[in-house]
Order: sequence, then structure tokens, then C-alpha cells
Amino acid sequence: MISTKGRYAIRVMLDLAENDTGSYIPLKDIAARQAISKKYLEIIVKDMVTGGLITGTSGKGGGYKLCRKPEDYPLGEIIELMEGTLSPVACLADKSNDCPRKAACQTLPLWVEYDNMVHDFFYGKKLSDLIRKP
Amino acid sequence: MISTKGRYAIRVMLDLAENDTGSYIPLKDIAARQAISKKYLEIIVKDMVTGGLITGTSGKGGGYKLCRKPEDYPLGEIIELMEGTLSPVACLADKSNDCPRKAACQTLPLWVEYDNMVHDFFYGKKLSDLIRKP
DNA sequence: CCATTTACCTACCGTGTCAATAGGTTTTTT
DNA sequence: AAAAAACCTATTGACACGGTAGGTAAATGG
Repeated sequence: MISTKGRYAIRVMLDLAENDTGSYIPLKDIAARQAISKKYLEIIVKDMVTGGLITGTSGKGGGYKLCRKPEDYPLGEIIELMEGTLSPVACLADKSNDCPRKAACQTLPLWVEYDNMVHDFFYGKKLSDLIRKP
Repeated sequence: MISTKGRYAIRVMLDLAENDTGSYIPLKDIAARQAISKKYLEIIVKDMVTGGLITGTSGKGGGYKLCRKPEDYPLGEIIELMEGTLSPVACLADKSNDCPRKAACQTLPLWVEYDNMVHDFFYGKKLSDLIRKP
């Protein structure tokens, strides 16, 4: 299940893309437009800055903006950053995994195939694909 | 993420299919072969009986058995039963949903497309596809 | 008939995540 | 200097996950 973190992050990105004026957009405005608690968005947006999705600046006239063109953001990158992983099972999520059943595991190929499908799906979609055309 | 409930359930089904002798298989044997706590498996197996995946009978000579042929079990049914849903977001998981943003939601089509893909994937795979050929 | 074996039932528990809320501090511009 | 904004730390309530513990009911073998 995609949590609010991932879903809200996509909405913030969309909001930034659609209301792009070239200058920084304050979080207050985004929170108001999206009807999401500004306080909660602060947490999410912080991770987005750390993860290299957006940039922020303090002070009057400050706010956030995208640092790439919308077509250069795969949705998979956004979701993976916010959710931690896109993988369906723990043994694929962290590569430092050393499951003793690995060789004998009958279901592992299934999870690998699923993992690849999901990865391809979300990395094939870009932020620009979701933008509302006026 | 698929939890242990779903993963263990599939392993129990596989164990039942591969060790099928026509009679009931006690949970003790399954737990030993799969190296999973019998106590924890009890919880999982109970849901599988209620959900119509397997049948169980008490007493000496009792245990569990499949109630269909392995090729008649879509993996999606097993996972959906154990995990509650296969849907990526809450607004698709429960149909009694009445999200006010539904009409305006820019991401809903994405989740619907994803939901369909996952559903098709797991309902296309059958338990028999995972059975080890000797 | 009775002891054994098995499923079945209820309850509990520690840990962690989710979805926020609260309040304060720093940075930057006007 | 004042305002506006990001940034930081801490806390909370609810709930799910991954079990554990102990007892009850049912069915069979001897």
C-alpha cells in the first residue's frame, strides 16, 4: 500500500509543476491548495529536499521549487524515496539480505518477476504524465 | 509489502500440494518442514480454512488438505485473502469509499492502472506454477 | 471406553510505523 | 528591525505485525 507520504509527495510535485512561476512557492500555499496539514507536509517536503527532488530556501520570498523538468521525474523515484522501497518482500528490499532459504525458495522467482514489473511501471511513468492539461 | 501472512500461506499451500497423499496432513509436519512456528501457523491456517482455501479436520489422523487442484488456485486469491487487499491505495481497497477529491484527483487513474496490472499478474499465476518439478 | 492426537479458541504482548500535532529556532528578504 | 518563511526536535494515539501462551473441543486407534 502506498502511504500518504508517497501520495502527498506526488501531489506536492504536481502542485509545484502546475503553479510554477519561476520563483519559490511557499509551503503555506501548497498546503492550502491541496488541503493538507502544513505541519505534516513539512516532514514530507524535508525528505524530498534531502532526496534531491526539490530545493527550498528560507526567508521572505522563500519556499520550494522543482529542480528538474517534470518529464525528468520518474514516479518510481518519488515513491521509492518516500516509501523506502518499491519491492514486495524484505528479501528483495535490502540487498544486504542473506536469507538461508534463498537457494531453495520456490517463491523468490515470483517476487523477482513482480518486483521488475512494478519497477518498470513506475519508472516508465513521469511526473509530466500526471499534469492536468488546461 | 507482502507480509509473512501471505508468504507463509503460499508456502503452506505448496507444502500441502507437494506432500499430498490423499489424507490429511497435520500442521506439526508442515511447521517442521517449513521451519515456521506451529503456533503462528495456526492463526494463518485458520484464515485459510475460513476463506475456503483448505479444509481441516480434528483428531487423530486429522490435519489439513487442499480442496481444489493446484491449478485452480490463483495466487491473487491467496494473497488477497491474507493481506486483505491487493490494491495500492485505500480509495481503491474499500469500495465503500467516497473520497471528495475523486472527480478532481489527478493520480487516481494511475492507481487504477497499477491496481489492474497487479490484479492481472497475481490472478494469472496459479499455485501449480510454483510447484517444484522432481 | 479411554487415552492420544489433532484442530480450534481466546487472550496477551512488545515493537514499530502511520499520520499527525506542537512549539521553538534559524535564515532571508523587505 | 520586523516579517515570513524554512528548518528542527519531540510527542502522541491508534493500529498492524509477528509472534507467544494456555486451554477446549473433536475424532480416532487401541
